[in-house]
Amino acid sequence: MNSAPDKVTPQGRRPVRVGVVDESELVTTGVEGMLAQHSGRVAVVEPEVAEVVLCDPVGRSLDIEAYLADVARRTHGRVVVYTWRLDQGSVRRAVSAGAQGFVSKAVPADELVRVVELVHRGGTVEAPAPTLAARDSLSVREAEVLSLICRGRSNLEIAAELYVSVNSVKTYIRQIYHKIGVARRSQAVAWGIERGY
Amino acid sequence: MNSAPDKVTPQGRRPVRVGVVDESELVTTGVEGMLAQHSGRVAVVEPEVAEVVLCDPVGRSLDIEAYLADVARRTHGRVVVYTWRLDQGSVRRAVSAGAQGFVSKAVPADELVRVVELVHRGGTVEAPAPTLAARDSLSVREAEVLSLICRGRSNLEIAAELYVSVNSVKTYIRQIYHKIGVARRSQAVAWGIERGY
DNA sequence: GCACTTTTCACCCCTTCGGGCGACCTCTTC
DNA sequence: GAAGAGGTCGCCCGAAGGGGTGAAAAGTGC
Repeated sequence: MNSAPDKVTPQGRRPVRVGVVDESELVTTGVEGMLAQHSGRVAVVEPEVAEVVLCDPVGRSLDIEAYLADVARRTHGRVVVYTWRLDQGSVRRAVSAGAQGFVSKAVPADELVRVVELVHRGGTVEAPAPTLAARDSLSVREAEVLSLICRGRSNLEIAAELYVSVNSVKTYIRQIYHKIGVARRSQAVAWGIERGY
Repeated sequence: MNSAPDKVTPQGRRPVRVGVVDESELVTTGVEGMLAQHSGRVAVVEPEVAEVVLCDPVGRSLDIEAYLADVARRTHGRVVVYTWRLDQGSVRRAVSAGAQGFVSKAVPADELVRVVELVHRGGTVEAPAPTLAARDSLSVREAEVLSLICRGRSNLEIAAELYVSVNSVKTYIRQIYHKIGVARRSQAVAWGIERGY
């Protein structure tokens, strides 16, 4: 990767060293290209010596917690979850598992740099409130229930998790099916996963 | 994007002009960086003047067929599906909808260039035939049933589609659940989609 | 005030699903 | 021939899911 000596910024600050862990060539190359536009503020280095580490724990054979623990073992930087998935549950798990920040792979370069610098300074970044519900014309509650359905929960489990009656859950499910145009749970799961729930 | 004049290769061939459609800055930057390593063979240009167009129809608000029709309207190049998803069904739909090739976003740069050149020359690239059943220790029939479950079919629908009794379908489902370690359909759908069924 | 949305809940009823048990057949391998 | 794998099927039964109807409370906008 980039092994050029660090430039000192006008304020006498060294660029933040950023590492990308376990990513495809497409993503690694993309991050390098994006951060190159801000080479005075950030520099891409090997993950082992990075101050901020970007990784995507979603969709791996290890579960989120185990993967992040593994990353922490291999690196020393502050961990930022850099993922496509906008699923609130996965993000929450990742942050609970020690990640200091979240940033979507869909953001432009300057937002990525902003998050990196913030995390490097010791701040934490929560995921922006997802707009899945608004995007799909579901209420917040409906989106929440759909997310749980996509994770394989039964109605009773969902009711327990949300502290409501199973009758309420059934009501939400009826509403969800009607809004997204499906007839049964398996269709709802397929639909929901396709759309990031 | 890259608007430098085309270089003529030693064989007198102009690089293939490649366009990226509707992608995030991360992917666009990544592709540019990857293809820059092969600048004598390919060049990234605006999609409207590209000879080969990379696009990802998966997970958009438009369905695969409608999205690809839209891309065809906006561009003139041969269409290559460039996606993370290895789902055989989605790929088949995309190819049926007119895409001339498929390539995973996970591949390295030289494979991407190879596919681009092949499609440019008039060839077509199918996704590699997955051996899902063998990979997951399912029988052929079990994998078939799981695939139908992941597409939201009810047991009765699956029975009709495979010309067997619903009792047979239930038997397969019992076996599938036991083998993949799930307790209910929604978990099986999530599991199956995650693994390309 | 009225209409609409969202959240919550009860209840009725029916369908679908899923665990279990048993059975039979074909093919392959030892 | 025996054992195992895979395919097929029936049946029992309870659990889970899903359509429908109705109700109430809170908040918002006209």
